[in-house]
Amino acid sequence: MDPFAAYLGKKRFQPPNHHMDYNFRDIEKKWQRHWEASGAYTVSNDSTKPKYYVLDMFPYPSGAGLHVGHPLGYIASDIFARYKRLQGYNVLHPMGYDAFGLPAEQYAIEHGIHPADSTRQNIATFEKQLNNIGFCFDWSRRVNTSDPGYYKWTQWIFLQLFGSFYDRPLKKARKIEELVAIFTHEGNQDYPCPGDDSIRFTAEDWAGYDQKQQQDILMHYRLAYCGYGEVNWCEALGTVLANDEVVNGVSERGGHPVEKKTLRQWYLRITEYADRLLEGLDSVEFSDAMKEMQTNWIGKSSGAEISFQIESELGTVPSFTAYTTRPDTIMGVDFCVLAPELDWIIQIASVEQRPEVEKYIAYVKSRSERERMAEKRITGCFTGAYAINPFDTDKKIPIYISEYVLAGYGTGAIMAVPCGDERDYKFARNFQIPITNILGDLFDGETANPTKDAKLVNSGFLNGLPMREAMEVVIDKLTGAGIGKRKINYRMRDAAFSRQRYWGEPFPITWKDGVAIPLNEKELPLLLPQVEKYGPGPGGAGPLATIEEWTGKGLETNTMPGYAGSSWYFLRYMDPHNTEAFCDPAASSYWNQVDLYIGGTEHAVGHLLYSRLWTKILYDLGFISFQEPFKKLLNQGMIQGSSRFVYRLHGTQEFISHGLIAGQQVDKIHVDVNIVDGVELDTEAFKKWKNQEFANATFILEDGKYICGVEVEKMSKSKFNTVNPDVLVEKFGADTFRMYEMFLGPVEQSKPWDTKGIEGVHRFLKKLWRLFFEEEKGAVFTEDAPTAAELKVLHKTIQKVQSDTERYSFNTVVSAFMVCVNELTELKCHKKQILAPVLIMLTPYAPHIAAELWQALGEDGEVLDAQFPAFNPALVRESAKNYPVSINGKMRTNMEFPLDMDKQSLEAAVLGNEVVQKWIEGKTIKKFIFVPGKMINIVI
RNA sequence: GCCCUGGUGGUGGAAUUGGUAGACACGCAGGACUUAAAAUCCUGUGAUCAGCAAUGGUCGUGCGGGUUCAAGUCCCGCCCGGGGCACCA
Repeated sequence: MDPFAAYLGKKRFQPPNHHMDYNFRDIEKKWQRHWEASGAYTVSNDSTKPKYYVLDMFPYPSGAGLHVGHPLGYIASDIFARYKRLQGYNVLHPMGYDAFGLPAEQYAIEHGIHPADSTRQNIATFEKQLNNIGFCFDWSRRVNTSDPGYYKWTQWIFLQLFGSFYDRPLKKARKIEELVAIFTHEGNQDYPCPGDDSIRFTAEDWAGYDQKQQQDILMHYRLAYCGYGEVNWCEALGTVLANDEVVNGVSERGGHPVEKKTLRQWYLRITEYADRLLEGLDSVEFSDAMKEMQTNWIGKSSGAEISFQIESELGTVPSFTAYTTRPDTIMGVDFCVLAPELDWIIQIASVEQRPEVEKYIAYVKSRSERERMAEKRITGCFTGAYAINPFDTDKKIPIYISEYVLAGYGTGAIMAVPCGDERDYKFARNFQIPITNILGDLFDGETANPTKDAKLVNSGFLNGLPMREAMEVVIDKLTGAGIGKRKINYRMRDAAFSRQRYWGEPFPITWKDGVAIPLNEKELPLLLPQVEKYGPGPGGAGPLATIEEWTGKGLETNTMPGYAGSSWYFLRYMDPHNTEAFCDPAASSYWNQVDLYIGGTEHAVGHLLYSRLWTKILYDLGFISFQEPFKKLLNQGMIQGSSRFVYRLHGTQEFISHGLIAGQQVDKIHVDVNIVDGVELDTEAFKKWKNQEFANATFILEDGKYICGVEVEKMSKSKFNTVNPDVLVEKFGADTFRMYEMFLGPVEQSKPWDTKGIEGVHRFLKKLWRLFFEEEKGAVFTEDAPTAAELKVLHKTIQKVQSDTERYSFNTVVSAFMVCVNELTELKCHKKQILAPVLIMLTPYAPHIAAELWQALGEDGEVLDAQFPAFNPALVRESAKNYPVSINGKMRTNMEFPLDMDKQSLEAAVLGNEVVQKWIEGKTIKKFIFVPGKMINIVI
């Protein structure tokens, strides 16, 4: 019921006073309209104030709309943006949409709706929902990655990547034309080819190459280049699948078989930037965990490449190269393992082993990389061929293939040392391969020991050497003999940058005689063409391959992946309407780095690494003046869903309460959390739910209630555990909703959503309201001068709100406000001099109620632009401390002492205390510990 | 499997640098106001033992060890949940 109507019904003979009740619906609408009309959130690039840039990871506008998990980070960033504004900063706080992506395309395939249309609709829904919550986004800077005005510049940046190479000596990107000049003068002797280091040529060679040969070589240097890579191919669907669309080797949709297929792909040469991406981590404020994840992803290791001769029946493959981080263990190599997908494996297989090898290769082809790495079982297959240890040519080493060796890492071949590596050890045991002990006493024969501190034995020329020294000896010897070399390796691979899909940026590339030719800048944007069908093209090509007009022009039929547009969007917000450049250098040098970036850890290695890469390249090419995009990163936790279940007695329409299901055969069914109060099912609502699918349900209750089962799962529409923020905003208001999301816990922590506690926050705002207006009396605020006690409450709050906001501890700020209002209520404080600063502090958290009460107090200007109150330590200073007194570390009593009391008299007073006496009676005091301002501990 | 992360009352959480574990809320119980309800307000609320009570004892931060005068916090080992693992975004 409308509170105002209720009020009228009760007090019909008094004139209505809108201020007596906290009428949040009217207040919030009023201020949202006002702020929109006044352009309160429009941000200028031209300001004398210091700048501050607060950014959220922009959302993919899914058809399911916003759920309560989305706004968690947005509320945090909104609070921080508003807080910085109160501190006198010019704050950029934009929002936009990462609008290309697979779901819209899948929806198009299933419903025939063009992705642009469904995306537009989804964005409208998202934006309406976002606006309900009262964010201070500058919507005039909104970006949409699928808008041609935006992707024109994504394509433009791609052309810069295509037209650049990484100069290793200078450690920066340069124009490819400059590389051509180098080749013309001196060949590539100082610029070994990153794509294939066997390519060597002189200036004369280069001059002798034809156009195609030169272009093929340049392709091996470009930062965006074309190559070949394996994808998950599903023949039945005729399409390439993402890893998470493949479950147990079959497609998630339809359960069709999936296998590896090699396709032409675009890549970004991120491996060239591996070292700079690592070094850059020192200059940014990411959590240690985040830095660790990125470091591990890049996976830099140093070791050696070692060439092994092969002895096989056919003898057609003379040797292979293995990468190892432990060249010192070379004499302990008991077998080698190759990646099964290497195409020459079958040539080294013996006649006897060949059928088994073929069977094993087929098995691996059906496995996703994820499955291969997660596999606990040891599988593999002997090839029938042997490798020769380069330092002991009498030692024949069996060559195996196994799925745990991936072709994409290192050379796709490992030398296995079972006494020093656990996985090798288990493999050796499984295939009964004899184990050579090169560790002496440090190997017990039972478990591998990965030590680097052993003195080598059974190691020929290395015997007696400590392992750390042996590494250098082996590398030197390998290099001298020309059968190996020192090698820095990265686990990170070049980033696949093409998708065989429709709903992405088209590549501004045409193909002529196998040569990729970039479009002229003036031809951008290359618009995504209309298609009839969104299904795949022939032979694994994307939908664009089905358009004759497109293929007729020789245009590239792949499109860019989701992370293309999101790798640079933070730059576009700075200058969103520029048609001449992706961002004016004046704008990017004013706004500079994102000062605070908020988003989930699920983007730890993907998006965050790619955008760091793009920023570095744009910096190298002179387009921007900084090389790390995000100065400070705050990871928000995931809001999980708390699912509810009902239990149907199998084969009936009878539902049995959770406490009674033991021993019953039941069907466990997800039920909409919105028709469950806590765990109690609203049985009438249940009968109407899902178009009355359960209209005939009957219930077996416990204590007169139907109790549901509970499980924490990902929040998802299909699990009926989503909670729509609109419903909560309607019921409690945006201010309550904002504060409740923060009150839920630390913003970094994941937690299941529970609506139950929201009323506590709502009560707090009502209680705050009553400091200003009371039901009977109306306005109760006064001009009186505050007392010392009231000032102390205020300044304690200022200190807490400021320090906790600055360390992003928003949940404790909310409770600080609660404590403040509780104490002011206790003190019956209605004084403007206390209340006004409280409103300013509250503005970032609950902007609408703060604005309304600020106006009611008759304060000047907008509370949005007020000045954050200054903390005065003198007003909170204490002269005494109530000390905990412990005996042997156990708290026994409290005693109050002046803070400046000297230790002697304090010790005497403590020892004279009755409770202390009781505990130390008859025992000698070994130690008296006194930490001034903290605690007292007596050791007996 | 590998990498990261979390685990504290019935519930969400607080304890910022090793120093009074459980702030602030929810829920629950009892009470006030009301014809009644809603709203609001007040009191209590980790477990357990003793006591009519005031109060006092013991236990207690996933589990097992350790360091320390003192451990939720530091160290070692383990268990369980969450995220990521390269075409979901």
